[in-house]
This record gives sequence, C-alpha cells and structure tokens, in this order.
Amino acid sequence: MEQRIERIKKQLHSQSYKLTPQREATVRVLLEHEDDHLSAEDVYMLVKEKYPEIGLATVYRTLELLTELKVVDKINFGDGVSRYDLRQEGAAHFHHHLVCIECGAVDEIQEDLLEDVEKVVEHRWNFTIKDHRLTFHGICHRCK
Amino acid sequence: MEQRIERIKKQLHSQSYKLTPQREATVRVLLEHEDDHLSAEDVYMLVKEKYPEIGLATVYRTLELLTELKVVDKINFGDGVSRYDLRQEGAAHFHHHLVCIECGAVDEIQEDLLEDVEKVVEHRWNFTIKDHRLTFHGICHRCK
DNA sequence: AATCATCTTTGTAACAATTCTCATTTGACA
DNA sequence: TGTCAAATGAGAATTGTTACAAAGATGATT
Repeated sequence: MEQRIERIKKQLHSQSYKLTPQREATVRVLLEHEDDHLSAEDVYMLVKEKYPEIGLATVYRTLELLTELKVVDKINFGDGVSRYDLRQEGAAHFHHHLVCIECGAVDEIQEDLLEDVEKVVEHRWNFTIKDHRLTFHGICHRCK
Repeated sequence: MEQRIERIKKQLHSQSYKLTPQREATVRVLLEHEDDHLSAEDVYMLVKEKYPEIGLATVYRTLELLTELKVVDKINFGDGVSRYDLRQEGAAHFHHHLVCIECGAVDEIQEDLLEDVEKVVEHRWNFTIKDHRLTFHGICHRCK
C-alpha cells in the first residue's frame, strides 16, 4: 500500500504534480476499493469519511489527473455515471469486464486475451491500437 | 428501406407497441444515417427537419424503446453523450468500433473476431455471454 | 524571513444531458 | 362513434460534471 502510494507520488512528481493530502486521501480510497468500480460520487463519500473538508470538485479533478497519468481508467457501463478503476501496476492494457445483467455485479478479467484480435485489426484496418475497452454482458456464475 | 421499416413495425407490434408517425420519422433518420453515431440531440435535429412538431422527449423515448428491442444499440465513447447505432439486421452480436484519438472518427468493424475469446471467457469464468462491447482507441489509417 | 509566482483547493454557480410530469392528443377496437 | 390505454409535447426538474472566483498553500529566490 505505502509503496504503491510512493510510486504514484513519484509518477506525479515526474510530471511536476504534487501529491497533496487531498490527492493522497483519494488515492488511498481507490487502493482500498481496488475491486470495486466507484463513481466519482462514491469516491467523494468515502474520502469524506477520512478527510471531511474535501470538496467534490477536488475529487473530480484528482480522478481526471489520475486518468491522464493512466493510474486509473475511466469507464462507463451505460448507467449514467463514469466509474474509475485502478490499473494493475505496469499493465500495458486495460483489463476487461464481465457485467452481469441479473445482479449487476462487475467482475474483472486481467488476462489480455485480445492479442490475436488486435493483430488482425492493426493489419486489416491499418489502425494503430493504443488502448481498448472490452465488456461482456451476460449471466455471471453466481446467478446461474 | 421500406422493407426494413416494415420489419421494425412488425417487431414493435409483436410487443404491442405502435409505429407512430414520430417513431417512424425517427427510425427513418437512423436508417438514413446508418454509418454515423448520432447522439439523441443529433437525431432530434434531423427528425425535426421532416417532422418539426416532434419533441425531444419523444426522441429519447423512441431511442430507449428501440434499444430495448435491440434495433439500435446505445453506446458511449467517453464524451458526455450516449450515441445510438443501428444493429445490422439479424446480427447476433453488436459490432465493434475503432475510435481515432487524433481526428475523432469512429469506424465500424462488422466482423465478429471475438468467437475464440468468448469461448475462453464462457469456460474459464463460467459466464454466459449475451452481448459485448469492444472499442479500440488509436490512430486511424487516415491520420498516419 | 519576506516576497512572489504558481498550484491547489473550496464552495458554488453554471451547464448540459437526460428524465419526469402532466395536460392533451391519438388511434385501435368494441 | 365512444372509450381507454398508449403516446406525445412542452417545459420543469434532476443529475452528473465542469467552470469560476476567491482564498490558501507551497516553494524558490532574494
């Protein structure tokens, strides 16, 4: 935990951003809820527990900054809100999601799985892939 | 065109919905812009040209209905708006997208490409896939 | 230590997309 | 033709997000 924060701090510094207390509190919340897919409002509520003076705008700005640095990814599952998801450290690509249409659960797939497909796409469409988003909708193992 | 509308009409009737003039005008706009990825506002503007009395809420309601019937898919490329994309008639799965981070163009991939990946996912995660969303972000052939 | 420029934060206002409300209209069918 | 549920239109309300202005913190330079 502390080490990951330390590394994120370095990453910020390398682009001459600072890890202010508010930003650190926000990052801690994200690390503590690594498996969830929190909306900005969710993050705000959770940060407020430990750092009640924080403002909503600061949370939005921090999430935006972390997205820019590719520490988190901003995703959208079709409900009206953006959600923020920590990247695996060092992951080249963003992981995939399984969204259950019964219970709404969101599970993650860390494996890439798309290498072959991406080769085909890069070739056939002459498109240089920088990132991807892959979500499956269906019935999760718990709902069967 | 007329035949496709006729088939959509049947589909609506089969669920006891009606193809009202407003709905038909909306469907026509979607068919005429099959290659685009129109937002609700875009659709509204275009329908208004032919049917000026239509209200924005009706367009939203119609798009919602068509989404439910899987005539269109509601997609989200990360800008703040939902876009609506006609399904290929009879397509089992939703097609994929290439979003250019230079020029913003959105191209479509009609090929499935995910058969193998889906087999793996269904097996390994015991997840029954009903639909998918796949978007690649990168540099399109025009921007190189 | 005082000064200065630069970030950063906060609270709130503004904004834009979408949904809701409700009075009115429509259209299928008895 | 009268009935009634479904559909519509206009605008208000709601919601997620961003912009703004003022105040505060930081850190380098003198």
